[in-house]
Amino acid sequence: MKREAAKLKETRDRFIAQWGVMGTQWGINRTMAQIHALLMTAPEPMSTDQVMEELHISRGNAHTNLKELVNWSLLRIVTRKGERKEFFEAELDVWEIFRRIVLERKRREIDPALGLLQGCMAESKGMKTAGGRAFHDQMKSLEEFVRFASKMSDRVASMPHGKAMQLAMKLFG
Amino acid sequence: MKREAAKLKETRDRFIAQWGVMGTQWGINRTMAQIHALLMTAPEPMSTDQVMEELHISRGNAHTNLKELVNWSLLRIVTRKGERKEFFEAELDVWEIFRRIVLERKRREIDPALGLLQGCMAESKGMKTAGGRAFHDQMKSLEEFVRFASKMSDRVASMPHGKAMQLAMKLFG
DNA sequence: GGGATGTTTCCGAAATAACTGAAAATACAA
DNA sequence: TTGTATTTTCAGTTATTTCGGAAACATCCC
Repeated sequence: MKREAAKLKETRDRFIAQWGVMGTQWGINRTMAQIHALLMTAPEPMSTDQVMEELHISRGNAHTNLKELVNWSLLRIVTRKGERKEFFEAELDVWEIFRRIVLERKRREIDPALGLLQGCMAESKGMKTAGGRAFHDQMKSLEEFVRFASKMSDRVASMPHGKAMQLAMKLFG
Repeated sequence: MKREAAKLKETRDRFIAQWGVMGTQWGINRTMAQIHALLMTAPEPMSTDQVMEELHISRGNAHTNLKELVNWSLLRIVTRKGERKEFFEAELDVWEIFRRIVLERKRREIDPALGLLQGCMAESKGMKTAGGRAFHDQMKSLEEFVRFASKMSDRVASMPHGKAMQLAMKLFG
């Protein structure tokens, strides 16, 4: 079983490293993605110090990104009786992970865009020139779509796993 | 009408600037987002030089980002009879814009993740230790979900607008 | 060919984002 | 309260990304 443990460590390390690289491609920083990968594959909750040691990163970096992951609700803080230290544990259920990412991205990416579009739409309302009307129409189309996307995100994210899969099956049928 | 033109310019500039800021938040660079906003609200196709002048950016920057937007299929190149210059025109239909972004993000973000997960899954297959099995199970859950997401992206992106809306209505009903 | 026009590539500079290390603040136990 | 373990903040550094400017390349016309 020594060999298996070594192989596991190797595979897991590769997973962590690569998940980090991918994180950068989809707009979150490398360390945050690595910590997430580390904890998703940890047999038990880990402390800040353990994370620092495992990934060879500073305390500040570990701390910031652990807390950021807690903000995303992808990690939760757990404590042990008689211990003052905080430990971090990852959400493992994939549907839960998905839901939380959807909600967070909606909040950060969709809602601000919606605000901007609504502002521009209001300001260009009632314009008489061709250019003005064209601009307003484009803002309106975008606003409608983004508002719709916002609503859909909420709906999907509020579905239980089973319901979502059931709906998804219709897409394939 | 002088006033309206001025107001329009102001609003449009704000839209372009803010869309750029948002771009950075969702992982694409500011200039690329600004060019996209500029062309989505342009009354007619624009040349590289016009884009440079309007946004006060260099030729290299304009060129790189225009071509990147063409790669995303968010812009198309148009030429005019008797003119050598290339002009760029934005896709304006929101459902088309959405489809193309979905497909591109799938290609860049989902598919590579799927490859990684499948590799890790294969390498940890058949492990006997508790740790090994737990790792494999987690990889498997993630792989299944990401594969599912990949399929869904394709499905949604291949739907015509009407069909998609029809389906969406079911979510609200 | 050779000049004019337009496109693409490249590299150093500038801007931005991420990270470190250590100090400061906080929370707890004695 | 005082001492200690732990968390949090932050100024300075490093790494990464983006950008400008100019040179190289391509195309067309005379």
